[in-house]
Amino acid sequence: MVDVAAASGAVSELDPRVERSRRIILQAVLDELGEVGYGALTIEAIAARAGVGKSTIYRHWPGKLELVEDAFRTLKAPVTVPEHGTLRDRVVAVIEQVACLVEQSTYSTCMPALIDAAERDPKVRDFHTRFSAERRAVLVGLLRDAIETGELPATTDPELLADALVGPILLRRLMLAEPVGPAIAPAIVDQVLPDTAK
Amino acid sequence: MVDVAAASGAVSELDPRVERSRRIILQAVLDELGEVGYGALTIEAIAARAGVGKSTIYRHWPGKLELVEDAFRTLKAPVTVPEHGTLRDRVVAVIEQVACLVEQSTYSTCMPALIDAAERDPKVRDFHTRFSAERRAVLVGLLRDAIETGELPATTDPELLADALVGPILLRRLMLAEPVGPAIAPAIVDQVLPDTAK
DNA sequence: TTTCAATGAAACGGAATCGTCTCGTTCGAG
DNA sequence: CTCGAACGAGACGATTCCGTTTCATTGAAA
Repeated sequence: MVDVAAASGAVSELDPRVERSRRIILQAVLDELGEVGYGALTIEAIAARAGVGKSTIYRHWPGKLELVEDAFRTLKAPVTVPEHGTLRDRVVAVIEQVACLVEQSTYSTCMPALIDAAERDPKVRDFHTRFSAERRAVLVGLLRDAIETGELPATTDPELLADALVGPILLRRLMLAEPVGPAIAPAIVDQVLPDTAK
Repeated sequence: MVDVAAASGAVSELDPRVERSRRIILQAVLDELGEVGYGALTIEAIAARAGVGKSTIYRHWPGKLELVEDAFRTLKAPVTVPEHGTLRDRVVAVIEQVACLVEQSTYSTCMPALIDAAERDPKVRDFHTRFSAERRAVLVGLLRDAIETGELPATTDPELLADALVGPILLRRLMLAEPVGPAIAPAIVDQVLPDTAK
């Protein structure tokens, strides 16, 4: 694959046919991955799903791993902190976003496959770890600020508190197969955030 | 498979060769599953790993799914509550057990594969859900008792608190690929358990 | 309009796995 | 000791997927 765009840094310089193929194929990878998982993922199934020749896939990627990596890179899972509001309100807002993400996004569909793939391939693990850490950093930053302003006790471990806030959502989604709606957010916050912060 | 033991309710009535085969094969399933995951799991690889003919496997199980189900059933992941000690000490002890389980047991090795498989097969999901719920119930029971004795506020949601205590361990193991030793237990408890209970 | 790179379809040989089957051996039960 | 069930080994035809190759078509760009 001669990737002019990567060399010049401008995706738009690509032949539009290439761009279209890439887009369609990567989406098919995510769909297929959510259905069959990483181990059972095949190039042929992806090609069929994308309505594309196998050769087109092999022209652009060396194999399954790189294909999956690229597909993951297209995943968007933005979490943002509201600018205003009390600490509690802002934390609730973040947890709500996480709950929605884990319940109904493309990301959520692929999450179990991603976790499994990360266990077996270091490249996928690196990506998944970074991907997760980005999301966690948003909440950790919010908590860290609150510690500085004194809204949270100085003894607070922001990483651990963030994990305790998000952990229940993952646990219920992955281990208990329970529905996790955004309504769980205030309940978690009330249960976990120190009373002094409410 | 004509399972005399199941019919009579006594495993020991089986031909010892059958018993031995079953044991060896099911262990090989768990080992293989931890290495390659559910999607890439093959009967041939299991047979090779177990040092057994494929025919022996097909004599006892109809296919991969039932085989994996049986293998999971052999998983042991006991979590117990110490009889004595303060609430905090007992909770810490439980969380320590969970941390060890998630870090270094056969269960931990298979956990990502189990999560992935549960996503694709209802039977596996049922098993996994029940398996997880059993473990959670131990901690929930402990917290529920503490609510009744007044050690925890009456407003406590025992399930949610339990999930907040265990969640960080799962999150770090599955999403961040961080090492999770038992040392994390007291930190979690101090961060999450209400101050009134310490 | 002309040119040519990218494409979809399909065929290829090779490898892996499927689930079934046979056969000679092993070993527990009576 | 004898008998028969369970075993391992492996051959089998079928199937799927691999990664490569060919080829006629499409469509972007000059």
